[in-house]
Amino acid sequence: MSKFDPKNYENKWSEKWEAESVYKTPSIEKGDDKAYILDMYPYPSGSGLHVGHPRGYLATDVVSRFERMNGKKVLYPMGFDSFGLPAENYAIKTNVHPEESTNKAIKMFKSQIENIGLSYDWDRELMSHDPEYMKWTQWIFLKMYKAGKAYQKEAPVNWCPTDNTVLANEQVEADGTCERCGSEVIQKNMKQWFFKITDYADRLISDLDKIDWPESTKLGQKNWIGKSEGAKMRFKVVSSSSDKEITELEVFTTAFDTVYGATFMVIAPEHDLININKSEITNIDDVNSYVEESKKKTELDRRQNKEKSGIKIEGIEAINPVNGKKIPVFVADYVLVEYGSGAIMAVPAHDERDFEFANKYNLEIVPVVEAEDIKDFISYSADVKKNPSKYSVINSESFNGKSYKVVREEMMQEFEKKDFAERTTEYKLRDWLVSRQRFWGCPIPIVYDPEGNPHPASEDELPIRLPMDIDFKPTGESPLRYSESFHKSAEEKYGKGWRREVDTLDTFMDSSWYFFRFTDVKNKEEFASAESMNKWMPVDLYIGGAEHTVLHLMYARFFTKFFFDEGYIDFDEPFQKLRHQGMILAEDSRKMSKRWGNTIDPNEEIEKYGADTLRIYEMFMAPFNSTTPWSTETEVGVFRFLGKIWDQSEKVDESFESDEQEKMIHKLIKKVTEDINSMSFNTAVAKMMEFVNFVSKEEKINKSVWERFILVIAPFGPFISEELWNKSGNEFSVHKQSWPSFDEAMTIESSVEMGVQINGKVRGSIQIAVDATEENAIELALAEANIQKYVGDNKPKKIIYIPGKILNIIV
RNA sequence: GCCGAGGUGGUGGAAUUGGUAGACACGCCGGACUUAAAAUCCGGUUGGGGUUAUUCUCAGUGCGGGUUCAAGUCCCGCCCUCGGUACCA
Repeated sequence: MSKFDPKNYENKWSEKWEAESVYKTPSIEKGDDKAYILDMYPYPSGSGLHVGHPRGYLATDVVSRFERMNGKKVLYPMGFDSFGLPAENYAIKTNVHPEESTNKAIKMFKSQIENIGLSYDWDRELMSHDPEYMKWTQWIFLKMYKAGKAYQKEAPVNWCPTDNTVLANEQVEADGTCERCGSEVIQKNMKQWFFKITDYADRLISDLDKIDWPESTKLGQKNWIGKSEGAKMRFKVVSSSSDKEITELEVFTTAFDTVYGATFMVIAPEHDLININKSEITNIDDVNSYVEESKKKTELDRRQNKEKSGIKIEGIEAINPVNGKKIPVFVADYVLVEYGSGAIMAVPAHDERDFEFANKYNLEIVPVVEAEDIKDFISYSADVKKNPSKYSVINSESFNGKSYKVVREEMMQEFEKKDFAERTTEYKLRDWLVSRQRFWGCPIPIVYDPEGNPHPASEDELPIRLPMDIDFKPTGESPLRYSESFHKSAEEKYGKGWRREVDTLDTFMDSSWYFFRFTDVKNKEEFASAESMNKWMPVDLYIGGAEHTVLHLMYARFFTKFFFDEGYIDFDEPFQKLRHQGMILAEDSRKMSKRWGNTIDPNEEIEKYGADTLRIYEMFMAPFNSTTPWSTETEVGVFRFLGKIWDQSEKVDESFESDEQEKMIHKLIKKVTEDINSMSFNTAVAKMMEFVNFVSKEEKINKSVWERFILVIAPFGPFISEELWNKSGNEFSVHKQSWPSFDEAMTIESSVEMGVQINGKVRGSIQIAVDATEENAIELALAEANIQKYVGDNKPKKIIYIPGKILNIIV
């Protein structure tokens, strides 16, 4: 018997698969049975792969191999999301050009995943920073611009005044300081490019019904879009001294039926009211210094809602339109300018934030909701909205005594008649800010004329490449501003005084269309031909982390709908089925990170146990979507399992027949088929282990049974299965064989061991036919001494019998 | 804060979706083989109690309540951990 050592065959088969192009994407016709299986393409981090990264790739690889065996045409590509912040930060530190460090990282990354035996078709590899790819990223920007979906406006960025640079949120510490120098980060306004994703808000919600995604992910997107039906209401603002009307303050509220309880108003620090009506505000200096203070807080800080702060605007008052009462107006940073109109009517009796604020500043609290069962605080959104009929109206003049179930409509009609309110829908979703004041991203294809007006770059000059003459030291401007060659090319093309846009595109833009490119990666004329997109897409299985629940997945859906509307494709959702992989933690249960020194390199594991052990262990360790710690100790168990398989191959005998073995293999095929379809790889592997434990106790193994077993493990352990397939005297390659079928009848057991309960407690078990009658079951149960002990002479009061599952006797 | 997910033996996890809780592994304990060790193989392994014993019994799936013949699974209220929170990707 030869000793099990994966080193004896893994390289051999890798080379042969490559030489024979076993995993080449087949050509496809519309209507063919196809499977486009895709991983979220990775950012090629400079620190290389750890064993957590390939978990998702292993799942897609298993499914790809399985679908090929099922006769489907499979597209299974891989590429790199190669623009991004880390390479640029590295460049600032070391002055190594990001292109150089990125190409190096990609090389390392590829060599690591190639060792794992993933069946990607590398002929279709793509990279975001490849000029051939950038060309189409820029082309898509121009399409958006021409379709009126791209526009410029002022928006705040994190700004470090000491380093003179824009910071990513990640670079701002929890206390609002710069991660590099520790100085206080402020919010600074800059003119930036946006995409009108909000135009698609309703479709992005309703089309979720069409796709097979985890419910939590769909819900995440719905909540992110945050559609709410409510009303715009206008409050007059008057001068406190003269009572003269100065302006109107518009608010958005979903709880317009609590307006009688509005005892003050709050505007966001960025609200125009302050600037426009400076002369009326008697404490304008104090107000302005509060506004300055609030610029130091990040948006997350402000929403965190820890300690409420604000300042009363003296000199003006608002008038509640329903009762004419004068109410004070505050500036407070718990109101966000981004949502609604940046101003609220505060109803402290029924909104927790307003309640807290009112208590802090001693403001009037007027309840307008009377409850059946009295609580201290009745939250409008939590209680009244859920059960409007349980609550009735108080302190609201003519509406008093009515139920909240009916009052909403009545109030609205009256308010509309009086012309200070109208129904409207608001979304939390905001337009997508795509400008980045960075170097290592795709240049925005916009040029400015000498007067500073933006124009789309001419399509014939795409791609606009990143220049090499770059200083990465922060200057307070986007790095591209000081590249001479970059602007010179613009002057040559458009005339003297023309300048290029110096901001680059958000890397989410690159990742919003790469899945189209994979269908036709070498196309020089189009981002991908309609024909290849419509044949291969939508993606049949998309795998990536749950951290992409909103941003990436929402942007990708937005682009798809845009292309659909522009007539490029005949589908409008990119990913038909989506699943998330869980994170693999280090053995100390922390995140694997260079910083903690707890990463595990897949190459080292492959060196010790071979690629199949690593693959099968990652599939076996836990449910695919759950976060779980790595354990090299447990991994050894899989190595033993493979060794056991290896040893069994010696016992294969063509002439040996066994009904039991036949039954076992049918059951195994059924279980593994179902488990791959439901992404339950861990239980599939457990079943294979059970099968091997079973045959290891057999004297001999039927050859056909054994060969079907090899086919079953082929998607999981491509190396050992190829070797055993070959040893068994079969032709190359096991990965071109058909998936074995099973006969349902062979998988059904005629009799089962069934629990018997007395009064709901298990007191014994009986071996019984699955379809046995109740009388039969009772008779068998009573034959058990322990059951007899409990039943005795008592007459059963009630009997619950579910054939094959449970017998419960109530005495 | 808000949104989402999750808590089951010493460990990773299983449980046909309301029907015998702990499959499959790891670890540990005992045994075989060996001069010895490694590897391998065999047996045991939720906790407490009783029994020479196949066995019996009580408790048990984060905590507190509830529904049901029956709850890890469903309902209500908590606690804790993790992910996202729009410039990490």
